[in-house]
Amino acid sequence: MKKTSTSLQILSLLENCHCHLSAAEIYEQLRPQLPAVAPSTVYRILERLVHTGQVSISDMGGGTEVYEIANQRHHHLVCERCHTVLTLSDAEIQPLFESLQQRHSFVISTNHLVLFGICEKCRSGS
Amino acid sequence: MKKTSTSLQILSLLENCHCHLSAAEIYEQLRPQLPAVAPSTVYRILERLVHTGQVSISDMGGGTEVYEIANQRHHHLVCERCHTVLTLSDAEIQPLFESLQQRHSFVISTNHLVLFGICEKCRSGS
DNA sequence: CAGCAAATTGCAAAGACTTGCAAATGCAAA
DNA sequence: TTTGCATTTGCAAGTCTTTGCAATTTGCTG
Ligand SMILES: [Zn+2]
Ligand SMILES: [Zn+2]
Ligand SMILES: [Zn+2]
Ligand SMILES: [Zn+2]
Repeated sequence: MKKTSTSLQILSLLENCHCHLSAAEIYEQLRPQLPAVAPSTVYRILERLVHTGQVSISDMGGGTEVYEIANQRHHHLVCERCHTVLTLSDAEIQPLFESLQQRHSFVISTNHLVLFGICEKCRSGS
Repeated sequence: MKKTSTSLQILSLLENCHCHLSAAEIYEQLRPQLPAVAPSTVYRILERLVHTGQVSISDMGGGTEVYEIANQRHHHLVCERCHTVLTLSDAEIQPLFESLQQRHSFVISTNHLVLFGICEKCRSGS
């Protein structure tokens, strides 16, 4: 993968933000510095970063995929009603992945699991 | 939810097929019987069936979401290289879900988990 | 510091859904 | 069966993302 200024800026944007951003949000945050960048370029760079494992892509229920820097494995529980996001340490998921990998001779690459459901507050409140 | 002939046919299509179909595939299989149906109607019916839990929606890596009748909980491992799909019984996943639910007071609704990775054949072969 | 092949980009067109709205339909009460 | 309302549908327009392709840029070689 070639290092172009656009891809470096996208990576640094994601590194500093440490949050889940959609392609459109990344595109918007990029415009001030790189006014001439095309949306398709942003989509393609993100696709490449995902493919090389530097960035995770996930559907967090927001209607569009979000991207996050992949330097610390973690996972989430997302409430379908209030959209609260709980973060799970990798330790909570890793044992299952290990056992699946051994049982099925399969190497799992999913690095940012998102599970949906209803949180405690929504269950009791409503 | 009203019972319209289109929604009944989509449901029966998914029940008989027992496989993962994209919205476009469903639309195509529907046309012979319902030539006048609009694509947007198919998308909206599928959205409703997913919302009521009768159908699962998942990204299986094929570039577009696929739908499946949700009458038997199960999950999958999908090879990112050869696109082989392994099926996991719910029993392999349920214990993790239980423990997450208790630990985080969260009721998980995800009913068709898809994990990506590399299968044994691709790992040894290539 | 050229010269090159391969990777990357911008643009415009295509593709894949989504949405607003008026008309049609399903359902149940009268 | 008839009536009336809420749900559902078709259509067309809109949004978001992908793709083909020629032009540009990058990393390497000499
Ligand atoms: Zn995350
Ligand atoms: Zn909630
Ligand atoms: Zn399945
Ligand atoms: Zn494989």
